[in-house]
Amino acid sequence: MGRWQPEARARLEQAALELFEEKGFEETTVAEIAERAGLTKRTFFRYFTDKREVLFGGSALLQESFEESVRDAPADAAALAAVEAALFAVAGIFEERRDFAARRQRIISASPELRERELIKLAALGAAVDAALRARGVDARAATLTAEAGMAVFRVSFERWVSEPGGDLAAVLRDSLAELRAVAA
Amino acid sequence: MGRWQPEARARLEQAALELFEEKGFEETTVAEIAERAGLTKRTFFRYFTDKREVLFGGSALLQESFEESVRDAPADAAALAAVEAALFAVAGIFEERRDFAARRQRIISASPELRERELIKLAALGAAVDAALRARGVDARAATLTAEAGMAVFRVSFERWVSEPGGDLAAVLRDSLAELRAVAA
DNA sequence: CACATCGTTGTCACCGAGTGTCATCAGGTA
DNA sequence: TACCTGATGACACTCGGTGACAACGATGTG
Repeated sequence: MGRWQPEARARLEQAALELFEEKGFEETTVAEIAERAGLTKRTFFRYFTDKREVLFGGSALLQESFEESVRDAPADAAALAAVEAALFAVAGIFEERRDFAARRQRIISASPELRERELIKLAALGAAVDAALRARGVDARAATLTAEAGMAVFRVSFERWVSEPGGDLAAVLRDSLAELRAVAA
Repeated sequence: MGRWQPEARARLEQAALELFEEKGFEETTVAEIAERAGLTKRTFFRYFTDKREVLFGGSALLQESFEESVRDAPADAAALAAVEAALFAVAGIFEERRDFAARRQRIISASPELRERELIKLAALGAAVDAALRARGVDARAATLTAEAGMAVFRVSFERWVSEPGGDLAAVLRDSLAELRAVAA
């Protein structure tokens, strides 16, 4: 594709991550990000719909992974079991990039604006899981609630995982799932 | 307080609601809202931190109501039961303003930007419930998960309630709570 | 090699959200 | 009357985001 300077997109993401860590999200200007990447503000907005989106490039992949896992769960698995399988599958992806995930999460947590974007991505994820469950034949209301509960477990577990040095995401997930079952009993 | 024209804030909220319904949120300019209210753009931003916030004036009250209900639930009630009580208490507030709630929700649903703001308000609500549960002596992890699950029930129920003409919010809540318990069993 | 083509980037002008600063003006008070 | 106070207006400015068009580099074709 791009013959000029390859990886323009990656360079922008890298520059943004650095600047957000150095001076914070709100204090960083799109023009600054572009300059550090050797590009212009206009080009930045050709790759990303807005300033926040530069941190959320991976969420499409995450969603696909969730959908695939729910779809391919054993046919006789209950709704929550299918979501559980997806959570563990996705955990692997994060374990491999723990350092990046933690850096990114620190930046997001520090900015209300970025937290808003994160929440809507998670909501989209929940909607996708909801749809995937219905495709498995799960009743509509049960699907929505299972998806929402699954996302709650994901949020809670992810937060604990990034804040606990050396923790195991899969273990935290198991823990939270057990907690959910206990709480709803 | 305001001696000039009373209710400046209320007039701005009213004007915004009308304009958002007439031409949509993104297509409405803050200057237009202010003009319809007989004020200036600058004054708008003295009452609201940003354009979206004009629709979320009630969320502080909602949060207080949640906190109070959780706090005052019977001492021997389980965590989820306390949240349940809060949900029913809050349902009353909405039932009284069903028309306004539905109008407002239509506007929010039509705009991704507003949905982001709504999600972060709900997240704040969840955090408040979490804290209120801990204050009751609920274990930290159980508190977080119970609060998150409670918010999920609230979201799902509220959405069903505004879309079903003539439905009873309390009944929908009862339904969703039962569904949650079934799903986690 | 000359030339047309195509996709990426830069330039420029523009709009609207949001903010800082200072002037203004009504009302209450001494 | 003179003074203070709080709400509003006026103005200039920054920055996120977009539309339109020009420039340029790589490629393909004669």
